[in-house]
Amino acid sequence: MPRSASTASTAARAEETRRPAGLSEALEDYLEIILQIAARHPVVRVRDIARAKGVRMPTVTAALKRLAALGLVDYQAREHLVLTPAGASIASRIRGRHRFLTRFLGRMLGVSPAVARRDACGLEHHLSAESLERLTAFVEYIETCPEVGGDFLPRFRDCFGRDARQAICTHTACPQYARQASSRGAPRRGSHVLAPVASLRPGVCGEVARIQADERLRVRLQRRGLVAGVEVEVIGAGSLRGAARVRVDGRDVPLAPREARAVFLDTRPAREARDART
Amino acid sequence: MPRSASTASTAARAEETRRPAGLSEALEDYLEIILQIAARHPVVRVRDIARAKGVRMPTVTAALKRLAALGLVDYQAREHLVLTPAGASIASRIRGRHRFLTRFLGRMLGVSPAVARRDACGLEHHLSAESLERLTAFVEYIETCPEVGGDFLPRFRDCFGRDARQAICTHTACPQYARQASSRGAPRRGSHVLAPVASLRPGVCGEVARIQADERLRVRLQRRGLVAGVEVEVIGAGSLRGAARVRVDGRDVPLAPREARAVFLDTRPAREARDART
DNA sequence: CCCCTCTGTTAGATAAGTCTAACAGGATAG
DNA sequence: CTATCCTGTTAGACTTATCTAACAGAGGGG
Repeated sequence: MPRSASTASTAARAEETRRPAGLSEALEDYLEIILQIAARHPVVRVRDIARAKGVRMPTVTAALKRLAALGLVDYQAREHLVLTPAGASIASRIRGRHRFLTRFLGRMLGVSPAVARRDACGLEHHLSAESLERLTAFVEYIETCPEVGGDFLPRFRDCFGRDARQAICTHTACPQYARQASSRGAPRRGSHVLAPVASLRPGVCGEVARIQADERLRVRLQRRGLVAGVEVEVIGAGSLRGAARVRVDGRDVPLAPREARAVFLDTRPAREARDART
Repeated sequence: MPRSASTASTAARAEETRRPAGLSEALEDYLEIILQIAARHPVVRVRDIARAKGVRMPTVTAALKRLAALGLVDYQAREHLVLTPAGASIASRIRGRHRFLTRFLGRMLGVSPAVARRDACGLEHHLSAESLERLTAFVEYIETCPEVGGDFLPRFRDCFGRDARQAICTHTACPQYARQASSRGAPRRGSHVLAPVASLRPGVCGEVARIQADERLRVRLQRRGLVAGVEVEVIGAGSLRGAARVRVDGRDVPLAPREARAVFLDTRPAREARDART
């Protein structure tokens, strides 16, 4: 969701994002590419920048002029191209984010390499310093957490991996487990008891707290906007036995029986509570 | 980092991202805002869209025309505005991502609410379906992992929280712990032994595997591009005792003694190995 | 009934970021 | 020495996304 009225203009937003005024996503990309080429080649050629970014040469020339105007590269037509200290500093920062995100998505979460790389390209420009710090701390914690003794990630892969369909698993979170022993004891979060949509009657509202499903079902639900954190109101049973209908942001979404059993709500007593945290 | 030459044109990229051709970030924002307003108000007014997005009304009119041309809203000048099923479906998907990311950043990682919301705005357009699926699975796993018995997040907060500076902690990952008992036994990852930059001699290359530091130090390193996943070469000791200099993407980065002790490398035997995974 | 206010439109300007076409300058090959 | 090729520039066009200024319609107050 976009920013609210209080943080209005584009300029204000840029500043807020801690991105030096006037530096767009595209320009950040150029800086990063220049840094990368410079690390491997003695001279940085327009040609190579264009190839790396997938654009034509005149586009690069234009970008270099904008970067020069911002004081981030030393550029004069047909001369050697170098990053200024300011430019190199920004480029390093972006590149670090890129590497970290690629690694997080790929090695940690198990996203396929090509997608991890592509997503990192998009995400790197939008992660604030604060979020990056928290995320790196989180990764650091997981990788060194003594409680799980280094088994954490392998176990995650076992349960939620793509090719580990027949893994034996005792996690309640594991789709296999769920399939075998459907519900021995309702899941909890803190002191709240979570309930699957299938068990709730029309009128109940709540926030989606868990999606206990395998990859395919999870993706199907995500396409319709059903993901943890979303506010939902149960509006009726579906046509089939066990099916349900829920209201999400004003839209009616029908759920098949399997789906209705997979979506767990953290219910609230009141029916009308659509003040909605943004 | 931007895409490589193989996935060249903007059109190709849009398709790849699974974003229907011609639908930009800004337009996705408009769809999301319209959905949100529609869920609360019987009619959706241009005025309100403008306010929510922080732009002027004529900008909204223009955007609505583009959305109408894409078949995502039913729009005729001065008439009621409604999302088409296709538009509502996209809007739901984006909104779900937004909610999930806000929750992940805020509640899970502990990012401050305002920043979490703002980052979610930027990230929501760049997370592929695959990454989202993996990330939600990861969260699901953590929240229900029997090995850590639900203590996982509170413990994370204890060790890496902002205001829990004096928490007693036995995690090797914890900055407090590190400060007290600096290094009893080198950290490992798999069969590799990780080594702090401070202990390495010039010429050694490796990937940053851990940053064992508190928030302030971590942020300071991140500003210079030093974050897990980055390729680094140790190029010398610094001026001070315990300080060091490393080369990151062709840039010389000096490290203070504390910093050199905080950055752990997964070292490789060969010196020149800058084929660099992107 | 006329004027004022609010909502929303049109018109026209600007900036970023891309493209193609055409030109300029240097190296190389005959 | 000239023709050719490669690199990079300039020129001009287009799209997206934004702005301001000015106009249009609808409702209410006097």
